[in-house]
Amino acid sequence: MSPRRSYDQYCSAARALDLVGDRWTLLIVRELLAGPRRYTDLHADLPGVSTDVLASRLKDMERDGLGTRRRLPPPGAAYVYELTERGRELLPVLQALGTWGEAELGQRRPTDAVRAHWFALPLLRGLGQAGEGVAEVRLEEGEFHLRVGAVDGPVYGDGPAPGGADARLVLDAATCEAVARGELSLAEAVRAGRVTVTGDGTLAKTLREA
Amino acid sequence: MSPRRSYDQYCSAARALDLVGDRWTLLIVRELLAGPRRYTDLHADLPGVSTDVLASRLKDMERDGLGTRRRLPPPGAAYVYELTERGRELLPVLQALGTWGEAELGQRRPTDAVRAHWFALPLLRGLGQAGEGVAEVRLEEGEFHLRVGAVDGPVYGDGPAPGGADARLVLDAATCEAVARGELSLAEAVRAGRVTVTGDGTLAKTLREA
DNA sequence: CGGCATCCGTGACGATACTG
DNA sequence: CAGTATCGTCACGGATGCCG
Repeated sequence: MSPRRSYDQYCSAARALDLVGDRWTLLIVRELLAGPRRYTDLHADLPGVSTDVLASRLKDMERDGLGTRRRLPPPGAAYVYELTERGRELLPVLQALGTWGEAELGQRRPTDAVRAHWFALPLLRGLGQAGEGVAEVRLEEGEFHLRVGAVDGPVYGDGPAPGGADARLVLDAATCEAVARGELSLAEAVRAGRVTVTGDGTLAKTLREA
Repeated sequence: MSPRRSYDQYCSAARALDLVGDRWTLLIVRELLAGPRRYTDLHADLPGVSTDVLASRLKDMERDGLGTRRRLPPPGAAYVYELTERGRELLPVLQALGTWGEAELGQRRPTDAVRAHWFALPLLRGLGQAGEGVAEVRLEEGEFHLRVGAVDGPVYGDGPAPGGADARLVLDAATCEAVARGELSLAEAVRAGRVTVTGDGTLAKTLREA
């Protein structure tokens, strides 16, 4: 466990950094925004993190009220980690960081890891303009779903949406990366025919009209 | 200098953390949002940072395009550090962190350092609702000014506003801390008579009416 | 005196190995 | 599968010294 290294400043930003300023913590939050994940899956989607640091961060997050550890009911009785409501409230922080970081993204470097759901946050921003609902996204790297405007529960998740989707988006890697870099808005990409939008929910309609 | 420890992930949030995720970096940005500062002043307002880490971070920030180093014209020819436009664009990140961290602020701990201008960001959020302009704030700990809605240049600074102010706010420590904790909105504090608002600018009028 | 560079002790981090 | 144990390395914090 950590000896609680604090900045000791009466400033809310410094207090926030006391809790989420350690290396890897905010990236673990990004992963857990996708819903409950097992330790091994977290470790696989955070290349470079060592096992002890990951375990330590997860304990810190539990102690600080950002996450919980829960045992799945058998069969497949494994531990899963998930965010608390307080942890999910970090979404705006990750959105702000992600928006600022778009300008730094540039072309994909040979050393860069990629996961399909890392495109969830950028796409979520674009979809937030179009309304609320559940969207399924299919990329070449994989498929995930977005719960646009979700007030409780995970904001996105791997695979198709459990309860069906209001809209379904198909786009290629180049388009996806351009949106993630902020070079292209989602609306522009739809207009240019680089995103195929299907479905008859309000979300799908608004997106096609925009 | 730093060996550029990167997460190596094709994700804009991870890229942002590559640049501003190191310890102290975002707090240095918070300080520099107040405008040009000398090394010694930075060191004084960031208790706990060691001299070499501060110097190293400032170099990193210059290399990464977040800040610049400039020599003041004589007399008093000293170096000052200031943010670039790119660095100032980190304001939303600090706002998001600060907003989330309000809930963690609680009562002031004996070990906590305080500076008057650390209340600038919370007050800036409240004033942003009221409009745009320049506000002077007088606290017991000191005085500073806020450039609400500023598109270029520092968003706040120590001391009175150089070019005069549209509004002038006087409030006590308890009120100020309650606003910083998010327990009390600035509008509520004004309504409760806990903030004295003077001045005849639009900002002052809107604030008194709210 | 302001602005660092250097040295040093401690702790955080990253990689690998190992265990219930 | 889900971590714990071990270890080398590096980053951090504190103190001191140098140099304009």
